[in-house]
Amino acid sequence: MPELPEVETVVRDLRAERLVGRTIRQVAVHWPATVGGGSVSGFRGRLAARTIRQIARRGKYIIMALSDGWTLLVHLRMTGQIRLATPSDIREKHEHLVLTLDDGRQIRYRDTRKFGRWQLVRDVSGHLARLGPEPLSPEFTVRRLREAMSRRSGMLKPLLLNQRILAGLGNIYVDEALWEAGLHPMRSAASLTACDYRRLHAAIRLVLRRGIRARGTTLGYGKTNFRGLRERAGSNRRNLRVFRRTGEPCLRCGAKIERLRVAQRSTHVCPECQRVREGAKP
DNA sequence: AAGAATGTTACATG
DNA sequence: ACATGTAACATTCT
Repeated sequence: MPELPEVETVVRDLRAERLVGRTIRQVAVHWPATVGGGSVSGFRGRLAARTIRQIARRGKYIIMALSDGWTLLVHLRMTGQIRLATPSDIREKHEHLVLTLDDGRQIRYRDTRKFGRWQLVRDVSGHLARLGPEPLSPEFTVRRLREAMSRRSGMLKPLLLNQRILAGLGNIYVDEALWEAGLHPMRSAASLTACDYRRLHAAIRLVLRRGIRARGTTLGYGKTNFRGLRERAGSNRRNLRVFRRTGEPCLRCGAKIERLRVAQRSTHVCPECQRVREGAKP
């Protein structure tokens, strides 16, 4: 579910709720596999009585720095959701982890598919070292994008989904960025011109910024859909130009949007604006 | 009712 | 080393 804009939305929500400075009083783990790395008891022992010093994001990870120097790394994977509650609220289905804070509030983690992970680590940078640059940081330049991609022979989409090349893009925003840039997802990275890289760079930043401004993409009404801390849906769906618009007219040229399978993922393209071979200049 | 689903990783094969 | 594919994780939604 959550890609960079959705994770950023959760992090901003957590900060806005003034969770920095709160101390964790109690830790309940209802699905042990949610805890990554060490043992569940070690995890509970390390978290209890710690104060949250800082909340940040890197790629699709939520980073919570704790008072004893350890850091809580949270990855929501496909269906992880964080919400705030109080002890009297009933435990919902698929709620796997509950942190009770010193002010009586609770951070609850719900994850239908149980893919998400909460892990305590001593050195964050070591754990995140394999991630590529942050797409919205000043360090992410056209040049860095080109250097990371151009000597690879692979297709654009799998490379953009690879978190080592670039941190934070997922299936939705890759399709959107490639449409914005007028590039076909199956085109080889090696075939791009300098101009293509400039367009791709701008497109990535555009779709991510737009996603954050809309507080993320909520695709439907089911429990597995993205929600912010207070159950609030993101409105970025109405900004989507190709994703899940199969058969609908392209907003640029009117051609019917097509769905393909690339990198085992559902992929959406405009067959006119995004041609595999050269010559596709939107 | 079969297939797909916003993610990542390990393993296999070319 | 790189590219690509499959399976696994577990459940819901269409």
